[in-house]
Amino acid sequence: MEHSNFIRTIIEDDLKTGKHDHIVTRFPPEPNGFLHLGHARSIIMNYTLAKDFGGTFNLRFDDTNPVKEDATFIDAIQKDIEWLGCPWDALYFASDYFETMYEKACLLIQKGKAYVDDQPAELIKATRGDLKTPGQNSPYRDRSVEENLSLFEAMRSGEFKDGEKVLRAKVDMASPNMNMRDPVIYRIQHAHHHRTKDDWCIYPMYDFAHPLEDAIEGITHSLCTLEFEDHRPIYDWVVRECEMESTPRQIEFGKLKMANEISGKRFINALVNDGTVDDYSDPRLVTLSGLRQKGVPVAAIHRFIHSLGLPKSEGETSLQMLEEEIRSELSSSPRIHLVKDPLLVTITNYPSDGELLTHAADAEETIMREIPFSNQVYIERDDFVLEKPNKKWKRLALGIEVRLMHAYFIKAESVVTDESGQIVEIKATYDVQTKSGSDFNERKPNGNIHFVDAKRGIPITYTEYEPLLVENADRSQSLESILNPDSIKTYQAVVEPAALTLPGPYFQAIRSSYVMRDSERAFHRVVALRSSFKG
RNA sequence: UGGGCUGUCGCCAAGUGGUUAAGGCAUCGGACUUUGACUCCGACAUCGAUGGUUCGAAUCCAUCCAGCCCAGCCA
Repeated sequence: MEHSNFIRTIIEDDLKTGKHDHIVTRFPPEPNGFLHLGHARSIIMNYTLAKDFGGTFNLRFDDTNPVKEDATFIDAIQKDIEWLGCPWDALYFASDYFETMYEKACLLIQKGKAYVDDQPAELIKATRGDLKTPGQNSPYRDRSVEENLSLFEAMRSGEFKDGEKVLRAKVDMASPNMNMRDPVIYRIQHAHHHRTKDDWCIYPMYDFAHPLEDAIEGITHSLCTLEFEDHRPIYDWVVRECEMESTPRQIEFGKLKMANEISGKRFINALVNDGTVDDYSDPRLVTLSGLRQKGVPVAAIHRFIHSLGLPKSEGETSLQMLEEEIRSELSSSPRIHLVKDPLLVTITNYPSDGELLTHAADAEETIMREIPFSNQVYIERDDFVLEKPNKKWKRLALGIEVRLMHAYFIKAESVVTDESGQIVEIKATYDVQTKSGSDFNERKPNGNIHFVDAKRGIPITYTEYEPLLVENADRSQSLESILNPDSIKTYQAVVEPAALTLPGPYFQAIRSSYVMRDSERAFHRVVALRSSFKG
């Protein structure tokens, strides 16, 4: 269900009052990392907010820092956004605006609103003051326009080394808002840029670049996260002082944080380095590529994001909410029998070589499949105990009769154990008149369990992904102490033959999980079925 | 402690002076069931605290408390 949200209200208002007649939003990633669920909120919200009002949605790479960015992320990010189903109307690069930004910086200088500072970084830091004490003006703050202009030009033409000079906005060194204390707006970096190559050796800082990028593109509502609230005054200052025609409005919303998940770049890097995960696409991560790998349907992500709305508060959302959307998205998948931890059952009184039972894989009975059955079948090891423990136990036990779904009632008579005492086989008997569909109702089985024919079942590897972190992990502890050592479980499982031929890739493994077929011999769990079974 | 924010059920989250304080997740009952699934019923908060304004406040005011963000030539 879609929540109303304050940004939607603002947009509706702006349309109503005529402030805007066309909405333009954007998603402005820096190409320096992979997208995760948190970004999905921004992407989906920017996208829907624009589309719901017939507006435009841009993708803009905020590539203003060549030393931290890499072209390899450009493709990956685009792929993720495409996968998310949020096609952009236009693709831009902040670096395409470098010339305009340079001109705007010159304009600031001409207006006496920016100056070249010769102080080294440490001195700038030292004179910025702190949270409680105002900063001190730079001795270079009152250079003449001419001197600033020629110095800035010299910066551009490469006459200085990295860090030798910066261009600063002249705002207010005594502002209680640190962002207003003459922020650096251009720094010297003799670095190769992935798009502009070696054309530039000065690069604009975020506080200067971002508002200009928005204004240049005619962004009407510039959405960002809460930590930029403090930057809004400088954002507005830049748009105003640079005399931009278009005046975008920055609006901040709360970040989406998932409880007990890892999405921080540093954390993920640590996991990659220690070999816990292969890369950012690991299905156990909430990166978009990880979720894609895991088989999470995009529609589930959209519904999840919309169900959360766009609040200003920041909490930790439980993954269960996403999982519930995944289940509901996958609910109509064809059903199959998958036994992940097989235990052999020999039906001692079953006479023939076997038979084929027919049963629908879906509720509408439009997808029929044949289920082989014979005197040897596999059931889930968990579905058997020697002695029925209590009334609630709805599975197999010695002397207890259950229905093998779509087949017959069987009763466990005895077990065969190996030298270590482990049960390796159950001897059972079946009752021919209890055949599924026969309307037999003289007695009720103790439960219904699934099975796979031992001879014609298909051996597969079945993988289950568990959380990477232990429950209620204390983030202040070392990573290795809070890592779940068993976050990936692989089983030598068996599925009914139809699981290979039915339309996929999603199935509901009855009584277990929604699974995805990766290949003829490999399946993995997307999400577990809900279960009220205790114990 | 300067500035900027946030605080509604275990977790999300509506609500903007008059509602029995939505809904989802989770939990607990129960019905149904050839999936302990699905579905369906039912249970589950007085709104961070304290004062005040008002006939009436989660919604307005004051004070206090708690949490988050800001001192990169990162974004």
